[in-house]
Amino acid sequence: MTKPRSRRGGGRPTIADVARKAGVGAITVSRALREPGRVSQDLRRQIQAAVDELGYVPDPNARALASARADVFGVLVPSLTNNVFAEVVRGIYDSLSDSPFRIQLGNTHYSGLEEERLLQVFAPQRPAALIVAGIDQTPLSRKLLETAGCPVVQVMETGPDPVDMMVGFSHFDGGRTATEHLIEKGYRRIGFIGARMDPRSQRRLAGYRAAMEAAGLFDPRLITTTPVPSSVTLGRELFRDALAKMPTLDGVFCNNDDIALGVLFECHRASIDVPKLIGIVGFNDLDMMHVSFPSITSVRTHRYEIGTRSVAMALAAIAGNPPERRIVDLGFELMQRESTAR
Amino acid sequence: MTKPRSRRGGGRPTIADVARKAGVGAITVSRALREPGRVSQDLRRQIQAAVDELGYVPDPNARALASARADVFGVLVPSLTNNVFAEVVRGIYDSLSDSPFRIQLGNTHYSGLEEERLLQVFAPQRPAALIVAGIDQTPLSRKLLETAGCPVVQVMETGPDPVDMMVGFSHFDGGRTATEHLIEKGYRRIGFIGARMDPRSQRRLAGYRAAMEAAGLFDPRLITTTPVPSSVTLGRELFRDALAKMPTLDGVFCNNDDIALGVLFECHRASIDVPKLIGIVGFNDLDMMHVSFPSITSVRTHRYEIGTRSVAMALAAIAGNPPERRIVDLGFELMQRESTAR
DNA sequence: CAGACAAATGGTAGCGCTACCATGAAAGGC
DNA sequence: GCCTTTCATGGTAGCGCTACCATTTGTCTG
Repeated sequence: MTKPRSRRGGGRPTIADVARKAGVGAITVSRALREPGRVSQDLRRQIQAAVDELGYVPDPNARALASARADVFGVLVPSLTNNVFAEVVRGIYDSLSDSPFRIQLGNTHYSGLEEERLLQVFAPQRPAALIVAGIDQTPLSRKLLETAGCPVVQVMETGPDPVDMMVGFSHFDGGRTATEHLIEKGYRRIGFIGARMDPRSQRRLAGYRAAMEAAGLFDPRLITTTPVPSSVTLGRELFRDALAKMPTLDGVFCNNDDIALGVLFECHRASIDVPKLIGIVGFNDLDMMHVSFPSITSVRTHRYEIGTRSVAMALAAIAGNPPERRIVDLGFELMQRESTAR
Repeated sequence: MTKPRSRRGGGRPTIADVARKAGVGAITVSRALREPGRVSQDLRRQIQAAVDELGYVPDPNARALASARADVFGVLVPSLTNNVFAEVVRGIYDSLSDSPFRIQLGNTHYSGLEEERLLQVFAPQRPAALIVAGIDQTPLSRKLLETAGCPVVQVMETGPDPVDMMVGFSHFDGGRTATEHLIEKGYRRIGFIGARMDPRSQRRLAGYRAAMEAAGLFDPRLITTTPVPSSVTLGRELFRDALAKMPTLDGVFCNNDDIALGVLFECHRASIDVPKLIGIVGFNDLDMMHVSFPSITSVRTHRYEIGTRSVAMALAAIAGNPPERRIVDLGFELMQRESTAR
């Protein structure tokens, strides 16, 4: 004599309960919720009333199973704590907060293998879209993306061969622009300091090198890098290494702002005048760069916009309107500040 | 004559395909995957072979629907970019990366209403556990947590009345300890500077006030706060405001490290000697605090551990071994540095 | 006004998996 | 030796929803 419906789970109302209460078929309730335009206004109102009264919320799992399509955006980033990716992710969340889509976030830890593993976990869920950081997927990852059967957006960088869509900017150009700025300002022995040399860092380094070579200033001993994850502490240490190796150093292009801040602090500590003796350029333009003393020149990137834009493109593609430009370059801006103003 | 199975979705292998190939019943495959101990070794091997050959991956949606329980951890944090929460989330991700559990991350934007909304989205998914930041849930949120039917861990803070479990520390004590340190060092006109005065900030402020009152030093004009989100820029501005209001200020307890850094930069800019004229204490102890010049005294909190510990507790509860201590206080450490060394 | 066609609604049959119960075989108790 | 208890396995019946197709009604053609 127990209610048949309560066999498992709780007694949460189902679509059938709503249908009964509204005096319609279950499928009509389903339609009223998903494609209101296809249900007459009268029924729509009745159904809405029943939904409200019962507090009905569709079960996303049942929906995904029946429609072979989950309302999920899969998002893969290499780090959760790196401010750069956190901003991108924030843009994605904000853009999706009013939509029916949920987000499945994966942390690849800068590992191609981990990315493959996560993609293999995400794919079976038949996500509505996939957003992945970077353009250097392994062959398997690339294949998984291509066969995922949903819009795919590669973010952070632009490159020649998108899986589907791309939103980002050229790290090579960013690195070159930063370096050219130092050269223009009269710095000559310009070092490159970088940690966690991921593919984007490598391309910024390549941009640095191109600028230095074009000016006839390149010297491999000016480059100081490490695979260790980036931090302000590390910036300080690498700068000390660089200076020990190359005492005539008069400028540094830092792979990111954490490093740049570490360099600045070390200059303070060692009483090295910035920008007189050493010019400093960072990358990303975190909030603190314009507040520090001296303020630090940096390459501003549009991280939040990368997130919002990638969602907009994916949403358009889902709606059947794939954007005509599959590659969106959001560019960057060189923010000139006191650290290079001599 | 089309294959009946390919009506919708793709032709991904199902449990029935594996069962057929291994020559066993579907339910045995299901068991072999979830409770290997209950299947004989022979069948287990056959099934594993079939799984590998077909590349079978269970459909999490079907599993969730059938078992009325999703392998999902719901995680609610007020911000994705605030390093503090990013570290907690990283701890959660790292702890769960080798488990079958996925993570559903929600951003409440420091809003109780948004938290309610997200909880109403999460609950229908019947998550395996819920981890929420803070202890100041609205009555509705609290009820949703209590009736979620899964382990719940409130993180970041400790308090008297957990919904289920708690991992954090006392922000009141943290604020008091920081302030007492400044008093001990001989600072007297000690200001409090805080942005985005969320409940945790409020409690740090209360700790500050308790310490100041105990020393007979309290003056409400020493307090400078704003509801605006915290940033280094804001730290600088608030410090200028505080100084304008109270020129005799000789110390500041900053609600967090961003603010503290802004204060330090402004001191540099205005040639105010730290720690001689002004003592600075931050909160959270970000990496940069020990690198800055002068290095900044801060209250170290164990953010990553809060994440890993909360997962460990939830996992134990899921396994049927709820921890005996439902409230875990991870404490904090005062890191004394140059900014208060006079 | 018949015929064609669209719009609105409903019934049926799964989606892929697991809870529940049943079955048969092996193992143990007296 | 019979009966109970375990263990290993399988069959059936859904979980809550939507794709597909059928049905009904109203609306437009000529």
